[in-house]
Amino acid sequence: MKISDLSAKCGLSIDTLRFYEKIGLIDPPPRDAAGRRDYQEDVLGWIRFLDQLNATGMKQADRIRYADLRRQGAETYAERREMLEAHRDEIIARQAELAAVRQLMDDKVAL
Amino acid sequence: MKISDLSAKCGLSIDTLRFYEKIGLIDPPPRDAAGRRDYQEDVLGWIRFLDQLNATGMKQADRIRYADLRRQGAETYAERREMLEAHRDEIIARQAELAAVRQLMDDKVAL
DNA sequence: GCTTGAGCTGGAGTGCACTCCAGCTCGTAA
DNA sequence: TTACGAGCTGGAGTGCACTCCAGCTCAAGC
Repeated sequence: MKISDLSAKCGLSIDTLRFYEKIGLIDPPPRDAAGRRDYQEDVLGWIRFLDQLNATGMKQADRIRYADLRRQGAETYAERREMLEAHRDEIIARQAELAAVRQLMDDKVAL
Repeated sequence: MKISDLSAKCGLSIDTLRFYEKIGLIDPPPRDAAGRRDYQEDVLGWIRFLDQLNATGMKQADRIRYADLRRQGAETYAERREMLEAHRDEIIARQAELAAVRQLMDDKVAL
């Protein structure tokens, strides 16, 4: 899969895909004979997961840390799990905040 | 109330308070004889509301727009209400996303 | 064989939301 | 009366997360 195909499938721009590779969020893919990136299908699942972490407020530095751990393999399961637990706790806190402000919006709109 | 007092009470830094005034989020307060800002208590409620809009993802430009409308008085109720409704809808969408990713976190952590 | 278009690299630029700084004026405490 | 600290202004700097650019190579179609 060429970088333009991946971009179309995952919704990230070509520049962003190369940027994510540069900062270590995505593994450098193999290259074709002309030196162009040639992605495997399975990177899509990983990118979607990154998107979800992003959309729920995980910082770039933490996503990079998570990607590093993942690259190191099975012996980092425990630490990755801790990161996900911490992120889940943040999500829970944000859910509470959203619920409160949504109630406030409802009240203000009902005026 | 001096700017340092307001900062202590609302949690925004002194620099941020002056910055918010410059961009039109906070009305310029009256000044004392020496030219220093002298805030009224009631600005606190407004700042807390701004914080909540911020914490739930409203963009600066929209908060500035809302503050402008508020300054113009009662004839802008309708437009302000529309903004709050739109923001509530965004909050609802983000609640759904948070719920989905939280479920994913729960599943991954349970591994 | 020449043009076109996709992809490549390193590095500069952007937009947002602050945050910090230099150099100034005042008013109160020692 | 001098020293200090709080506050003032305009403008520069910061950190994050991209986004764009110049100038290059390469492969395929006419």
